[in-house]
This record gives sequence, C-alpha cells and structure tokens, in this order.
Amino acid sequence: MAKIIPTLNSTRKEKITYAAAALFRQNGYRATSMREIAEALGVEAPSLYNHISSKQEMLEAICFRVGDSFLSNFDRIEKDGSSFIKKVETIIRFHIRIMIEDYDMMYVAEHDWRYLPEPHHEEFGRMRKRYRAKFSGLLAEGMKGKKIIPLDPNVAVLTVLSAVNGVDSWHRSGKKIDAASLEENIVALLLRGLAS
Amino acid sequence: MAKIIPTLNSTRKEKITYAAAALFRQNGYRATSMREIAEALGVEAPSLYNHISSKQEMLEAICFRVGDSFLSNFDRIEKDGSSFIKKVETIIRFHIRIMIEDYDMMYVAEHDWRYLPEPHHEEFGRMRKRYRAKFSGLLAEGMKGKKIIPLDPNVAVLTVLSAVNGVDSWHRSGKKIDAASLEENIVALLLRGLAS
DNA sequence: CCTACCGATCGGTAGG
DNA sequence: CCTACCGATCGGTAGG
Repeated sequence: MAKIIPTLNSTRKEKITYAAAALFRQNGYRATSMREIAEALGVEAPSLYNHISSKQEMLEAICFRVGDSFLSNFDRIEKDGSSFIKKVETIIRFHIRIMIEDYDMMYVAEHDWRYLPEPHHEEFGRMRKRYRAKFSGLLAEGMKGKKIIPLDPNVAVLTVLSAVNGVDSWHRSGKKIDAASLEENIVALLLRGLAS
Repeated sequence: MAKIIPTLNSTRKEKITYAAAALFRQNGYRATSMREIAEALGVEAPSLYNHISSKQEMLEAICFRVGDSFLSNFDRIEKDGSSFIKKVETIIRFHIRIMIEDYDMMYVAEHDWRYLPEPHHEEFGRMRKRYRAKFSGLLAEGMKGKKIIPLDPNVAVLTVLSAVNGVDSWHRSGKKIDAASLEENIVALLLRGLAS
C-alpha cells in the first residue's frame, strides 16, 4: 500500500519535516528538541534554519497536511455515487489506511495539534469540527433511511473515529497480524455495530 | 455518578496531585511547569517540594492509580458470576465511566505514561499488556462459545479500548448529550458490533 | 511557606 | 553548512 498523504516533493525542507514528524510521534512535540531533529539528519541545529523558519512551522505543515487530506478525501467519497453503506465503509477504510501508512504525521496531528500557535490552533479545531459534522450528517442520513441503527449521530462519529486510533497499539506491539487483516477486522466490527 | 478511582485521602499531597493531573491533561506533562502547578494552588513553586519529591513522582502516582484501578476492576468482573456477554458489557461500561468521571487522571495515564522514568515506564507498559491480554482472552472465549463473531481477539480489544476514548471529544465539545445517553450509545454500537 | 539562586536545556540569531 | 552565543525557562536545592 502506498502513502496516502502526498509527498509534495523531496526538497530538504520536506526531509526535515518527515524527520521531525517521526521524532514528534516518538517523543512528543514539546519533548523533541531542534538539536535532536538535527542529529537525526546529521547536521547541527542552527543549520535547520536555512530551510525551515521555526519548530512551530513544521508542526503546522504536519497538521494541516493531514487535515486537508481528510477533508478532501471525504468530499471525494461523498460524491462517488456509491451506496450509503459503502460510503461509510470507504471512509472508515481510509482512516485505517492513513493510520497504517502515514502513522507519524497522523499521530502528531492527532496528539500535538494543541501546541499549534494561536491563529492556527483555532483554525485546526474548526477543521476537525467540520469533518465530524460532515461525517455525522452522513450517518444521520443513513439512520433516517434505516440503513443504520438509531444512535446519536455525534456519538457514533466520535466512537468510530477513535476506534480507528486503536491502530496505534498495533504499531507498537509486535504487528502480529498483517495490515490487510487488521483493516478487515476493524471494519467488520464497526460496520456490524452500525448497520441496521 | 461518583468517581471510580478512590481519593485516598485529602492530604495536601493529594490536592497537589489532582491539580497537577488537571494541568497535565490540559497542556501535557512536558508543557506543564511546576510554577504553573504552584500558581493553581496559590503558592510558589519551591513550596510544592515540601509535599512531593518531584514532578515525575506525581506522574507515577497518576498512572499507577489508574492502572491498578483497571486491573482490579477487571478481576472483580471476571469472577462476578454473570453471563459472558454481560461481563464484556460491564467492562466496557467501566471504561466509559472512568473516562467520564476521572477524566483528568485517565487522560494523563493514557497520553503521558511515556514520560515515566525508566523502571516505571516499562512496568506500566507491562500492566497495559497484561490488561489487554486478559480482555483478549475473555473475548476469545466468547468467540469459541459463538457468543461473539469471529474476529482477531487482539484487534477486537484494541478497537474497543480506543473506541471508548471517543469520550474525549464529548468532554471537549459542548456535551450536547447527557453522560448516561453517551454511555448507552457507545455500548450499543460496540456490543452490536461484537455480538453474534 | 518564602526568597534567592543553581546548572541544564531550550528555540533561535549573528556572522561567516 | 558551521561555531559561538543570546535570553528565557525549566526542575530542583539551600537556607531560613
């Protein structure tokens, strides 16, 4: 499986951002120093500033690339002409795949977006809200058409969305199952839980 | 509903730990300074050291109190004589309630245990693993008895466990639904997803 | 419980 | 890309 979030290009700036994402994911944004990022790339910390302008800028790049990817993917699926339940399935599969393939960036966007400096923090919060509202609207529609059991659509969305974060534990503890089976198992549990 | 994790006593040390947990949850362990914790309690930072010995000690207290609570609760339910599916339900409800009632401590234990100093970090990792193994064993038993659909029991556990973390979003975004309905909706979705 | 202060580390700049 | 270094902030100690 290929990465979902596009690698814009292979500039030095991109490479620094990827190295930063890996370290932010392992140790947390606040606990990762510019010196550690530099060391991972084999240079001294001040050299990084020839390519990036601040630590915060890298966090912004990571978060918004993930956020944009989610939103544009949702819009694409919404218009793809497939059946209602198939749309929900495709969206869930997209979440799982991004957790598997773009784990570092996804993890950082999910856990460290609160450290975004202020105009961006609020903007990212709005993006998340917008995404959940779209998803919740789709589920509410399915409930009206009796394709989904009657639940509070907001609760259903937050449950499904965080269920998928279970892939975290899969990454960390041995990967005793292959990625495709992992996806099938999660999809089976969630779709069965939702479907009427 | 009452808090699940016991308030051991109301010593000054306990109060400091609770204030710390609230700030760790809001801003993260690494991003919270001893000066901020002191300010929340109306004293100067060095005064805290008359009651606690280090910042890490507070994190340890938080994580292991949560961990112990999960483990002892699981053992209690396992022996309560109820039907298999009822046990799974009770365990899920316990998770949801701890997310609702002891949110600060639970959140910190879940997100910041990686900052535990080293003998404790590994020990906590083992506790988590032991808990998941117990839960996964219970589900595997249910699958053998055809009470649960055939899934990889490890994947089922990590999906259920992280689904419950969706209560996060509930805390943060308005609480438009009451706690009891929140619990019923999550339980309905997950049990339906599992039950055969 | 306080003031005064420590050594370490941080993000980032100057200048080449 | 480097060395040298800045001001700020950190967890924690000394001493009262």
